[in-house]
Amino acid sequence: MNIEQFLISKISETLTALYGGAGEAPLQVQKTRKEFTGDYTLVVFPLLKLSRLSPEATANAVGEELMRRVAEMKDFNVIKGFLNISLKDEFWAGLFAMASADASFGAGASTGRTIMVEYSSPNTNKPLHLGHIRNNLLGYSVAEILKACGHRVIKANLVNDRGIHICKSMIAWQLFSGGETPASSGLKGDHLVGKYYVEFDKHYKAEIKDLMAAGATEEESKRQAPIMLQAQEMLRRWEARDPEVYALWERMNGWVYVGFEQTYKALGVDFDKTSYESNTYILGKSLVDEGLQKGVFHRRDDGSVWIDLTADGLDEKLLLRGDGTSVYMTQDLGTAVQRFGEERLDDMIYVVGNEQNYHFQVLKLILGKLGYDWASHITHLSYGMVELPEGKMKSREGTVVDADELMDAMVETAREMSVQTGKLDDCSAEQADAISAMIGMGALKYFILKVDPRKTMLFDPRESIDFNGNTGPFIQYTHARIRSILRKASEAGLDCALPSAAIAYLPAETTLMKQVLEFPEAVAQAGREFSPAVVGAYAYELAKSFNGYYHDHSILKESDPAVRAMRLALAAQVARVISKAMALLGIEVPERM
RNA sequence: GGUUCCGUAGCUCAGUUGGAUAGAGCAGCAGCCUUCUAAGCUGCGGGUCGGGCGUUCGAACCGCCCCGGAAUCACCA
Repeated sequence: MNIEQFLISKISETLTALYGGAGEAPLQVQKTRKEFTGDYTLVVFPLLKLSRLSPEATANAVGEELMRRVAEMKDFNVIKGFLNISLKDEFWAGLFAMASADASFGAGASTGRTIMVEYSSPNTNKPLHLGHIRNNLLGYSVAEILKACGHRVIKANLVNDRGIHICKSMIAWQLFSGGETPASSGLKGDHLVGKYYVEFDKHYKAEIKDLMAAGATEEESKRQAPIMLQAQEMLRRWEARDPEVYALWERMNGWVYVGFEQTYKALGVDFDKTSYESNTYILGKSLVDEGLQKGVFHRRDDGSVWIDLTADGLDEKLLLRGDGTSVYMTQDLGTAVQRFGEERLDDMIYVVGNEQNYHFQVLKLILGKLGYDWASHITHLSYGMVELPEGKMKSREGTVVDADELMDAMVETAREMSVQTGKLDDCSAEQADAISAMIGMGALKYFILKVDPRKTMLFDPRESIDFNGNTGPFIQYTHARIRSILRKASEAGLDCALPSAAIAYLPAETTLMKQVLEFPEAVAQAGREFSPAVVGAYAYELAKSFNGYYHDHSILKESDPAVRAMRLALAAQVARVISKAMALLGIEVPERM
């Protein structure tokens, strides 16, 4: 039973008893702000018409009557038009004991809903960079949060493995590599292919420059640059399944997949279903016929098919080229129809950057016009770009922050810090490696995920990422300290249990219990908003509270065995919840650090 | 120009059904390790919540108009 709802019903009864009705406006009960005393606050301004008294008098009258009716209430205070209600410590302790015994952390029963979260969806012509990191971390975390909310979740990755951009790196490799392979040069496969993608661009630009020097216009030059023509020819041969081109394509994509696998592993993300656009790009053509029949689409004289969205404030959109080949939108429509059908999805979430807002707006609109009522169950989780101090990252200009390099640097920094503090001196090399990886990745992941997904965020590689303050390592550290206490308690054979009889709690202890109890609601909110940042903020607040408590009160040195046992149980539960919250962000927490 | 999004402390960011004196972290300054891990704790300074008008008991939040920034508006994906 939700405490707020419980209070609202009690207040409603009280108002009826006092004034003969509860008024038509819904009662406003919220958590009391930190700087005031109380657990929940009733805003009484909207009740003045009912009571025909001053705000203070109304609040006092309601407070007194509530005290008579609600056994769980400790007391109340009134400040201006705010009635602050405090509940008894035993009440909170009772709820806390129940929560501690609940291995599911308050997660409700299965909702029966199936939700697909598509994320990552990389191109196979270059390695992953910082922008992909945000995508991957968000997708993974949102999926984990939705699972914790009781949904069945399918994590999907749709690899963009075909198209002109893939042919660009292929043709450049053919022309300039001298047969270089990951095995021959030791370069990670995705980086090797990316190198030739950059190489293509270099030659392409040079050729344009030459053509323009010879008198051609810029547009002509771009169209006629020999290397571009070669890439286009390669795409045609690929679509015709030319064995030679196909073999090269398979070979180079194979290198990339080995590289991606390594990056995904380091990132700690995974997928239930990986599919490839080379298999799905044909989908959607039957939808074009369907749309034409329904009169939603129309065909132009050149044979191309369009939809007119000007009535919806948008433009005309192409769905099929004059030569009968499909475009991005056509494929996505087909893929959506297939997924909702085959997987029996209730919801579909696309984790894709906000540069594609228009695309998804159109996608939903078209599916709705075609009569698919599940179109409204598509969510584009549109996240903001990651910018550098110099501005936007650009692959071709070498201003990207490479994912592999960044992760290595983070872990290395974590290791240096451990060496500096000497905290891992008595660890084995393997343990030290594992802990450094946890901390470095924890810092990176928390840094990315604590920001509201839809906002553009700034990443400054020079200042790197902090390990102090509102950071992943701060929260991990809190966990490690608790685990250390629990180890010592266990070695000393101390009890770790909540009291069966009444016990005096410190304010900091009740506060911690209340915070722990808020975890399920934080997860639920994160699920509603598709925002890991909500879970991050929750974990930080909890860790911060515990650190203050830890500083002021000793657990192991407490002389009263019952109090000590309670404190150990409290600390253990805080550690459990921290660990669970961080897991929802894809962050591991160490036993020591 | 159309559409969508953003603008909160020097910097990075919180702040939702409209509520109390707008919060953290970093950076700066000043303290705290014979006491469970100082990656910690405590204190200080720092704000026209981009601007204006409106709605009302009450606006960072809602509405309208400006200013500034981003993305997008391809027979690319």
